[in-house]
Amino acid sequence: MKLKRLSDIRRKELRQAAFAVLEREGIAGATLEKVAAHAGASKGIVLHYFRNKQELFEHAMREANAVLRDAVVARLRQARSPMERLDAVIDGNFEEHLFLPPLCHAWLSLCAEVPRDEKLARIQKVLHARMRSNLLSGLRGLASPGETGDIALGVTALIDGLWLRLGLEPGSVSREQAIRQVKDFVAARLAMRQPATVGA
Amino acid sequence: MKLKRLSDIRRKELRQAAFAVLEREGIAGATLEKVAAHAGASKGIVLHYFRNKQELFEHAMREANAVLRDAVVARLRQARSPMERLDAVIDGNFEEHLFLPPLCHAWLSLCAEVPRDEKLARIQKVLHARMRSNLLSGLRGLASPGETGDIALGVTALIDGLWLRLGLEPGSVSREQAIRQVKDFVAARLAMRQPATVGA
DNA sequence: TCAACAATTGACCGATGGGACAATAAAAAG
DNA sequence: CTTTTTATTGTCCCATCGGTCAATTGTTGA
Repeated sequence: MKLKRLSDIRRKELRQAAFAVLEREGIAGATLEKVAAHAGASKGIVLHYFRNKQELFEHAMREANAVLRDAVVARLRQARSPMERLDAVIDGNFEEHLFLPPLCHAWLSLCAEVPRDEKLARIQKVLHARMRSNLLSGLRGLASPGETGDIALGVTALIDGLWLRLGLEPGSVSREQAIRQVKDFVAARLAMRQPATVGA
Repeated sequence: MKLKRLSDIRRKELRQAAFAVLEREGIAGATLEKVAAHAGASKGIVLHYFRNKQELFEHAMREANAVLRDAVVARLRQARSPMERLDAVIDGNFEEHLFLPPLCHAWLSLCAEVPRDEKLARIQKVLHARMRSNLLSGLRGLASPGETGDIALGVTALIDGLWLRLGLEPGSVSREQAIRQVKDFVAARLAMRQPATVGA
C-alpha cells in the first residue's frame, strides 16, 4: 500500500465525488458545494486540496481516464496474439462497470469542455494516443502497414460513437451489441483487401 | 418569402446567436448577456422572445438540427439508386460548411445536456430516427433485412465518432478522410456476407 | 391624430457560485 | 506537554446570472 498520506486519500475522494456530481449534473450544474456535499465535507475543503474548480475537474478526468486505461491494460496483459490484443482493447472499452449511461454523461460533459481547457485537451490527447497505439500493436500483424492507421482511426471513432449513442439514448445499444459492432467492423475491414488470408 | 414577421426574424437571429456563443463558450459559459451582445441587442430582448434560457438553447439545437437535415435532404433528392442514397447521407453529414470544429463544439455541448433536458432529448431522438431511416432506405436494396439495422447503427455511430474526433482534436481528421472512412465501412460490411454480389 | 400595441431598453432583484480568509480542531513533531 | 503543522469549518465578499418590470420608443391602424 502506497496511499497513506491523508492528502492523497482526500484528493482521491474528492475527484471521485466530482465525477459523480458530473454524472448527475453536467458541467454547468457541477458546483463545488455539490461536490463537497457528495463527499460529505465542506466547500472549503475542496479548495484546500485543489487550487480551483478547473483543477478539480481536470483531476476528475484523469481519474476516469486511468480507470479505462486499467481496464484495457488488464486484458491486454493476457492477450497472446495480435487478434487477442485487438479484442482486449475492444472488450476493455465496453467493460460492464464502464459502459453505463451515467459514466458516459460525465465523460461527455468533460469532452465538451476540452476546447476551452488546455489540460483537458492534453489528457484527451494522451488517452487517444494510447488507444491508437494499443490498436496498432494488434493491427500490425493483421493488416498491411498502409491500412493499419486508417483502421485504427475507424475503430476509435466507432467506439466513441457507440459511447455517444449510449449517452444520448440509454438502452439504444447494449454492451454485447457494441462489442459485436466493433468486432464486425474490424473483421470486415481486415477481410476487405486480404481475401487470401481468410482461408489461410 | 414567408418569414416577414419581425418576431420570426428576431427569434431566428437570436437562436443563431445562441448557437454561435455556444461554439465559443460551451454550455457553462453561454450566458444570456453574451447571446444578446452577439446579436447586438439587450438581454431583455432575448427573454422577450424566449421564455427562458432553456427554451432558447432548445431552439438553437432545433436550428442546427434543421441545417444538417437540409444538407442531407438536398443531396437525397438527387440520389437515384440505393447506393447514391447512402452516399447522400454520408456526404451530407460531412458537408464542408458543417464539418467544422466550432460547430462540433457547440453540438457536443448540447449533447452533453441531453440527459437533463427532455426537449433536447426529443430533438436528438428525432434527428437520430431520421438519420436511421434515411440509411435504411438505402440499405434495403443492398443488404439482407437482418443486417440493415446493424449496419445503420454502425454507420451512425461511426459518423458521430468522427465528429467527436474532430471536436476533440481539430485537424486530426479531414473531411475527405471522414467520408472515405464511412464509405469504406459500408463497403466492407456489405461485401462481408454477400461475396456473390461483388462481381455481379 | 391618436390610441393601442409591439419592440426594446435599462434598472433592479434574489439567488448562487467561486474563492479568500480567519478561526478552530486535530495531529504530529519536538 | 508544548509547539508547530495540517485538516476542516463556516463566514464573508464580490461578481455574475437568470429573470422581472416599469418606462420608453417606435409602429400601426382606425
